[in-house]
Amino acid sequence: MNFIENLKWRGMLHDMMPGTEEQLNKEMTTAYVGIDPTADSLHIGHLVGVMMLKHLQEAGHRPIVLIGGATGMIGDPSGKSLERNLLDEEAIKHNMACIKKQLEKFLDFDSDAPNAAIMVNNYDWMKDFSFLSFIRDIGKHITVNYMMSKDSVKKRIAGEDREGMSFTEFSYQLVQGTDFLHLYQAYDCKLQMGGSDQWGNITTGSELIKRKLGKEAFALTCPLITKADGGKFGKTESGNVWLDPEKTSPYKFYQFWLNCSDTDAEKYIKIFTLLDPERITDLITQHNEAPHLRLLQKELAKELTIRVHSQEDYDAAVEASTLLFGNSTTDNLKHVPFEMLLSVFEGVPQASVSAEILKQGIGIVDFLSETTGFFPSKGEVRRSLKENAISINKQKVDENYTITSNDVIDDKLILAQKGKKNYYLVLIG
RNA sequence: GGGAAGAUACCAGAGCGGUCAAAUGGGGCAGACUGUAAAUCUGUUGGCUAAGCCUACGGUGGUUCGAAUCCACCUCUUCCCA
Repeated sequence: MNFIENLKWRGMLHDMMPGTEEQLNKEMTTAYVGIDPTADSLHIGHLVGVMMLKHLQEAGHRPIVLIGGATGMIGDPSGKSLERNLLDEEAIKHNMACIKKQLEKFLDFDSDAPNAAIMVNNYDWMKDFSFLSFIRDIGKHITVNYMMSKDSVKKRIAGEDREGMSFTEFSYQLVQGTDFLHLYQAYDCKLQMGGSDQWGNITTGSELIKRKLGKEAFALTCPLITKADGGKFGKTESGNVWLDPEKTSPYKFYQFWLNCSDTDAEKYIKIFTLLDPERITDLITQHNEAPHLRLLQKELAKELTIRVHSQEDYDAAVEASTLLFGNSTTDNLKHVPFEMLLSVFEGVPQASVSAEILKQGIGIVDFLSETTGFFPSKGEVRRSLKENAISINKQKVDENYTITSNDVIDDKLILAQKGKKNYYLVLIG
């Protein structure tokens, strides 16, 4: 299966320019995907582009990751555009270094192979470009008519709301096109890939290369990733799902994939894992026979957690998940190492209570409201208790329960819980 | 500029001067069921020292034994006509 067939099978091919497949079959081809360095970590939305590059490299071609140090300052009008913050050089360098580390888990940058991945920053060549030389060397080759015909532009000036767009945003496609031109000249890069919303910007690049150099350069896009329920992919209530374990703990990362709906999981496992088609087809069949086992989700979560984080992080996440969601008891809880509990419950509300108070014992209502501040009012605690929603160390309790030293696990903590998913951690100190 | 209607809890939206912490729907939270899903059913959704009390129906005053409800003024919103 070649690169294009592979993408097709995985549902990652939205559109490509005629001749793209021929070019890829002809020779080792260099292709790039652009990433905005807006943060010092990638999030899973970036992963689609990264996986395209991964498959590309697997197929023997050479991937380039272009960090949009310059373009990130402008703001792409495709889709909605908020004013971008201008990032200074230092911040971009820092972000680049962090992002590269994450990319290394997917792409091979260091080997001596001819198709080792390359990372570049368009700020390096854009920063010295003077406005005059830009409009003379680049602007001369593209007509405004051509630029106006792009969807991203048309929508803004002729669409329902007619927001209008600044000249800066209008120029965006030219700047991105300049990147393509530069990479073509510097690295013989003949293909640009991206999400389907990038089609217009990418083709401006090939157009520029054709007019200026008389050479052919190609475009390939993948569909935008969606969720079956129409929500935005990669977002949770708490925001983006990051690859950086500091921003999104491995446990939460694992949980994100595990919680995918069935239809999404089937789609995502093709896009985000390298499992071969036979294996995936097999998994899908099994999953349909016994959907409650959620094989797809588990496999998906496993593949990604191990790749992005590590085997140990994966093991810990699985263990934590069974602890939290399985029918675990107080005894199970006591066997888990303290450090691990802390990492599992990273991000849940915490409070510390002195051992003195517990020696005397304290009523559950006061404990959960006044003492720890987990609940804003006592009325709410009482209500939850009536609903049988409160557990201490995995054991349901009622209104008359008194917290004492006996409830402390490992001399260090008490685990309180409202319902199934809301945890509160009390540290003793 | 002239006229009309309105402002109630997270949102929408009821509310004879006492029995209104305020109907109903949505949303939220929890329980059951389940696959850590969806759907469904049930409970709950101002605070407290809890059969009691306190604070709340745009703001400020007033009438009254008693006001979300009546009156005056103010602020804001919406609609209609110029």
